Amino acid sequence: MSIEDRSVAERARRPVIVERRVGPSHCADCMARHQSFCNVIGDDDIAYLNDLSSIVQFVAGTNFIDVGMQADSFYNVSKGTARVFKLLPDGRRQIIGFAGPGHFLGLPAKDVYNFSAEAIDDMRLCRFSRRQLHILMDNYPAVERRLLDMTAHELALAQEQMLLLGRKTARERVASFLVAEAEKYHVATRCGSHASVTLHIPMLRSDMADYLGLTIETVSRTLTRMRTEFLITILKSGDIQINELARMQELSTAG
Amino acid sequence: MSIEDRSVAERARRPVIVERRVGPSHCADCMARHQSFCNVIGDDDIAYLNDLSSIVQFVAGTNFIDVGMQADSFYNVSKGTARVFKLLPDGRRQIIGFAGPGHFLGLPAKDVYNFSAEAIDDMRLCRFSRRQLHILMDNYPAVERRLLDMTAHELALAQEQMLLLGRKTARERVASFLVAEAEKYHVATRCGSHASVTLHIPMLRSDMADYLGLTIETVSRTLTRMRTEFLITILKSGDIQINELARMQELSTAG
DNA sequence: CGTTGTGTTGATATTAATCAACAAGTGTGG
DNA sequence: CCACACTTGTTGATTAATATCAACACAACG
Repeated sequence: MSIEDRSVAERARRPVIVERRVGPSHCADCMARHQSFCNVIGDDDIAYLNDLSSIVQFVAGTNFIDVGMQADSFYNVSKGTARVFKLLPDGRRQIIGFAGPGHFLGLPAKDVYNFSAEAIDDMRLCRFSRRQLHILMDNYPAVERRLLDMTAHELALAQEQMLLLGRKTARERVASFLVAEAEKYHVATRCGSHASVTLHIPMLRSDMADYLGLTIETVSRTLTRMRTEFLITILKSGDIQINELARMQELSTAG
Repeated sequence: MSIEDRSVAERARRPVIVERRVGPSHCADCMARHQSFCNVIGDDDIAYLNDLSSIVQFVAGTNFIDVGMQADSFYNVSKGTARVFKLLPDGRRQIIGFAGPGHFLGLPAKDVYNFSAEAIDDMRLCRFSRRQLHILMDNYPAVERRLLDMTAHELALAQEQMLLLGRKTARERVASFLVAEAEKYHVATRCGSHASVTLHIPMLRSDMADYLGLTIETVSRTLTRMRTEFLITILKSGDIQINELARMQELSTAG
């Protein structure tokens, strides 16, 4: 199957469920997350926030942002993970990031999106229209400051990924990915880095490959080799255990 | 000469000239640029801006930002170009961007820089301390909005570069670079894209290589091939003429 | 002059991509 | 329950793109 066929096939199955909730509690899960921007707003203003936003849900596989679409939705992920990507005319794909709970999505540089986004698993998102977001920023300077911080952080991640894509070997790329996932989901483990860490990787090999600038086969071979070297243990349904995080961190900058 | 030796050698010659000017006119060149954030401030407040910032100059080769340095300077470039880069422990370098006139530099994601910056040619910059920048943002919401826009734009550029580094061929990378340079310095030419465009490329082959995730030799060979195909003309002292911009744009996504 | 920095070109090596086959898991319908 | 298609992941053989190693050309400069 060619690259073109693959993206066409993936685009075929696209049921979309959109749900609007009212009531003052819909930002509860949003609020609980440090990365989100909702929690810079005082408790008293949550009702106001509810008026400005709506909850949307997408089933796994839904392609809810596309290059060239009018960029009038700003999302804050509350459940699930999206692959965010760009395509070349012949179908080559580069995944520029995975947006999980707490991440924002769709801060437009211009008036149309210049990336696409697709739900990897079932997702729930908090949606603001462009107008609503601007109202929110105008009324709550803290929101704007938080958005600036989040965007600057995204930029730093993108720059780290440029180092990976431009200069790291396949082994270093895979190690970097595993370490980054470990840091994302197990912040607490950053201290005791000798312990083993179990990760849930919701993405497919093809996602990892397109994120790391490799092929599926190279990712698979690299993971296999790491398994035979007892660096990782590959568990059921996308779970991977890093046996020694400190060693993996070394590998991420010196293959 | 090994990779390690090269970066050590480059780090050797580092004279630094710092100059502080007073008087109400020092942001004149800054103000004139659309990309800068100074021009969102009313004319009457320029004196105030002068109090908050100072002008610094660095001679070519100066390494004025380093990974791990306390991030208390925010710069706005007014003259010259810097290479902004990250290093791996063994000396491999990835240039994450070139900061020319109008670009900002050093918006910190954290409290220390996670990149380095070096003057390619002689530079003049407008410097704010972290504290000064925050005062400015607090007093002028338009400045904060502008910074958010600029950061989002930087992020979009970084994402485009991730596509380049992860998925494009050497030929596509070089073509993309030339097109991007053409768009940067000759915005007007975007319409009549059949015309030829002459670019001044202040960076060395090693800069281009480290920016595009290639080796010096591959960049050189690719340019040579483009020259023999009459796609470009290589002129004196880093000037390159793109003979047909539209054709080069095609090459940038389909080698 | 020699030295140094930069760029080009050629020969060879190496990494990762490509092409190909197959295994395991899942869901479907008879 | 089984045959079947389909998706995902693994592994092997071969190829192709780019890196590496090496030599040299040329300009700037003391």
